[in-house]
Amino acid sequence: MNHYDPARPASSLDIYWDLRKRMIAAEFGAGDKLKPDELREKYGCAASTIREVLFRLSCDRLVSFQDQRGFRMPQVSRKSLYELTELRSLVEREGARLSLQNGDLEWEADLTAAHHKLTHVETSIIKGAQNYDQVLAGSEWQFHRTLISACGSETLKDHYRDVHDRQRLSLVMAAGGAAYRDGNTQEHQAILDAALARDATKCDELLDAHLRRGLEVLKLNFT
Amino acid sequence: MNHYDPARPASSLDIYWDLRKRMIAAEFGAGDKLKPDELREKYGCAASTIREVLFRLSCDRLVSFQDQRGFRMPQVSRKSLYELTELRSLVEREGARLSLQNGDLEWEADLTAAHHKLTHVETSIIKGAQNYDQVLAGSEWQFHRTLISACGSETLKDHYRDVHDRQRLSLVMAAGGAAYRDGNTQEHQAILDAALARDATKCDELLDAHLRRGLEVLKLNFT
DNA sequence: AATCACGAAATTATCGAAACTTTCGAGCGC
DNA sequence: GCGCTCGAAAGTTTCGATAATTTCGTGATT
Repeated sequence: MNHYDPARPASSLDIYWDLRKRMIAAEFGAGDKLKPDELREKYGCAASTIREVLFRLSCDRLVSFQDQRGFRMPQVSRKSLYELTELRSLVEREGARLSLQNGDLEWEADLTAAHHKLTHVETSIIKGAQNYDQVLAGSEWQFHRTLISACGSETLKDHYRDVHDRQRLSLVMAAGGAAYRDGNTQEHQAILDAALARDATKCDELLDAHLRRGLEVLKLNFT
Repeated sequence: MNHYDPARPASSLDIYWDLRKRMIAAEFGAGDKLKPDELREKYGCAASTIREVLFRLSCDRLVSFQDQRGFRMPQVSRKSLYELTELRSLVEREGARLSLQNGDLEWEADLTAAHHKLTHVETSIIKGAQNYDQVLAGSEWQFHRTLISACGSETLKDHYRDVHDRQRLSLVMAAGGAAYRDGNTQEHQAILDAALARDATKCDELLDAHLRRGLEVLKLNFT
C-alpha cells in the first residue's frame, strides 16, 4: 500500500490512499461533511484535486456524493449495517464454497499462514497490546481474503474487496473504532478447520454466524 | 430518467446520463479509449467536466480508469462476462428468495404488471418490430428489478442495480448490441409462475438457468 | 533487422479564478 | 411566536491555462 509522506508535494494517488486509510480508521464520523476547501490545506493542493480524490473514494462507496451538495461520509444505521453484513456474508460464503471446491495445497498453506498470523495478533491484543487496531484489521482482511482466494473468479474477488471494505467502514464508524471481540479467535479456528476439511456446509454456517456476531461490538444505544 | 437535450448547454448530470445511455447501447466498443478532449466537443463543455463525468461512470464500473493513462471502456472476455453473470445470478437469486418470503399482494401485482409489459414487448419483437432494443432492455430490467423488490434490503437492491448494469453492459459489448433470444419469453413466464407460487427452490433454478442462457446470444468466435 | 535514445506531439493532472447554487440568519409582516 | 423574503456567506461546479507524463515516430547504434 502506498503511504502518504507529508514532506513531499502530494499527488492525487497519495491523497487517495491517505484519506482512505483515515476513513477506515474512523477518523471521520458518519454523515460528516467532507469539504474540499478544508482538506486542501493538509495536503497542500488545489480544492479541485481533492474533489477528484473524493470522486474516486465514492467509487469505492466509502464516500457518498450528491449533486450540488458535495461529499459526506455515508450515513450508518443499524439497518444498513445489518444489510451490508448480510451482503458481505452472501459474497464471502459463495467465494468460500468455490475455494473449498478448487483450492489446492498452495491455498491450504496460504490459509494456514494467514490464520497463524491472525491468531498471533489476536493473542497480543488479549494480552493487552495497544494500538493494534490497524494491524488486526489487516490480518483479519488477509485471512478472509485468502479464504476465498481460490474461488477462480477475479470478478468475485474484486467484488468481495469492495463489499468487505464498505462493511468494515460501516462497522468501524458505528462502533467508533473498536474492533476486537471475544470469541473471534475460536471462530476463526473453527472456520479454518472446516475449510481444510472441505466441509462446505459447516464452513458456510460458521462464516455466516461469525460475520453476524461481528455486529455485537456495537454500542447498544446505536440507532 | 434525465435526458440530454443538445440545444441547451449541458450540465454534468445531463452528460452523465447521456454517456451512460450511449454506453449501454454499445455505442463504444470494449477497450475503446475515452478522451475527454474528443467528447468535449459534442457536449460543448470543458474537458475537465468530461473528466469528472467519466469518474462518476467509473464509480458504476461502466468505465475503467488507470492513473496517468485515462479512461477506457472495460475489456470484456468470455471469462469476465461469465463471472459477472454468476455474480448477478448470486445476488438476484438471493433477492428473489427474500422476495418470495416477504412479498405481499402489492408486490405480486407489480410483478404481474411488469411481466405483462415485458411479454408485450417481446411479442412485438418476434413479430418483427425494429429498434426495440432500448425498450426491451428497459422492460427486462423492470421485471427483474421488481422480482427482487420485496427483499426488504435497500442495500441489496442498490447492489443489484450495480451488478445488473455491469453485466448488461458486458453482454451488450460482447454481443455487439443484439439482446433478444428465443426462449426468453417462456423462461420469464416460468419464473413468474414459480414466484407467485412461492416455490423458492424452483425460482432459484429457473433464474440461474435463465441468466446463463442469456450468454447464448454471444458470437461463437468471441474470445 | 532489432534495440535503444531522443524529442515532438498528444494526453492527462493540477491549478486558481469565475460562475453558479445552496445554506443560513436577520429583519419584516402576520 | 411563526413563517416569509431577502441577501450575504459558504460551498459547489465549470472553465481554460499550465505543468507533468505518456506515447509515438525518427534515426543512430549494435
